[in-house]
Amino acid sequence: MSANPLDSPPDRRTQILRAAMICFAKRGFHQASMHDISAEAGISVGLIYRYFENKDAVISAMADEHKREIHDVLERARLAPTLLEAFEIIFTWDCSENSPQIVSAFVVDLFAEAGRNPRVADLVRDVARTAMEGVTDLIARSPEATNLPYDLQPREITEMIFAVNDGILMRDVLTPNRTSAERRERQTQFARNLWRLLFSAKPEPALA
Amino acid sequence: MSANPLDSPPDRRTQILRAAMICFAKRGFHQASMHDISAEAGISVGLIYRYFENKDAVISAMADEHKREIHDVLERARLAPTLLEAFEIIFTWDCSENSPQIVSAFVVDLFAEAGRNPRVADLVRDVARTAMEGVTDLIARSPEATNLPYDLQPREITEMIFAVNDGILMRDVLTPNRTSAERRERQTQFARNLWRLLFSAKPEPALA
DNA sequence: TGACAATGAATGAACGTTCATTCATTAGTG
DNA sequence: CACTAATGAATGAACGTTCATTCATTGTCA
Repeated sequence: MSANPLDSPPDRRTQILRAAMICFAKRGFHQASMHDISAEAGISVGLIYRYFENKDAVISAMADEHKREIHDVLERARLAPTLLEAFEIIFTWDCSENSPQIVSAFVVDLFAEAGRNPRVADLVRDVARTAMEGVTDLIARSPEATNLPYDLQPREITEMIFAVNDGILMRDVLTPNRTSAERRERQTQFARNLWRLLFSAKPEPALA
Repeated sequence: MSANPLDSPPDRRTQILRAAMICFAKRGFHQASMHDISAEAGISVGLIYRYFENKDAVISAMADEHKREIHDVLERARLAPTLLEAFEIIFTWDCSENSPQIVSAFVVDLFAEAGRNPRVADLVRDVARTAMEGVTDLIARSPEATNLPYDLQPREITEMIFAVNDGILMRDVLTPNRTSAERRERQTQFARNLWRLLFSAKPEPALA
């Protein structure tokens, strides 16, 4: 019945990672126990060790998945028809319908972990670097960038975007129970405000 | 000989908190053991429990100190002669000469903890709220605010400032070993860039 | 002053608990 | 049967917390 004989355990791994994401977001990396994860996944503790060498490997695998997700977001942003829409995609990537604040909690914890675990730090830094290069490129190529305000470089603009984005994410953990619609609305507003500051700061009066 | 008979134990408490700050920044709240803290402070484990009810109380006390520090920063910013200088103070408050990245690591961990511990969340939210009100007021009263760009409200500007600030802080944990001079320089640059975007974005051509 | 009593800051071994990890065992499948 | 997937009790290390004990300091009295 298995669709893929080459990598035989396709189901269990993602099942475990999904459970781990929930547990980590709820209790943090080091407070979430392997028993918590196994219970959340509906399997036994020992089975986790068939698919992951140890707890750190689970964390690393999740960081890898985070990396893949960020790449996807970047790709979608690249395909957006306008720069403003690209902004909105970047600013709302963590507003999934079915996982309210889980991503924010996880990412903040991931950064906290990066602060003390060099291997995690390398991973996160790598994600950040590629993402920033992507966005810098996105901006440099966009028609809007022909008249950048003042002497701001694309690189500096990218840094500003990521700072705002990370800052929102960090604050997000302070207000749980927000619906994903509310969060999306709020974060879109940030995207629009920053976009206007950056790109519609033209010497001429606005046209609409 | 004691100057203050009301709060008699001033020395040990701060000694423990200082050690705890180092340990928490190095290993995180839940990985740092009470033995680590006692070793760092150069005292015995048991003595900590003479001054703090339990480990959570140590964390809470540090959050309180964080609150006091933020209040101080706000007060200094309020006294700054220009809004730009106020910005620079706010953006570089965590660039202490003797504690390089300790504050960033601690604050990111604090937010991560807030994501799962409601009592910590209340504390951090409270700090954030007062700080934001202070800055909103600061902006509203400043001469620069007479011609705010577009329809941005002081409140929205404050949110932008805090987002950028938190975002920088969050990224900061990814690059350890930066000197405080480097960090100050970098964060000052952010302050200036944001300030220019916000306040020198006049519809007329720039004057200099 | 000197002898003794009282204090409480400080210690660190010990306790109960929790946790990551292992592995002997069982269930399922062809 | 043979083979893999899956279990969960068992293990030992590490943790937060407690508390009996030590001992320098201070107070008391002759």
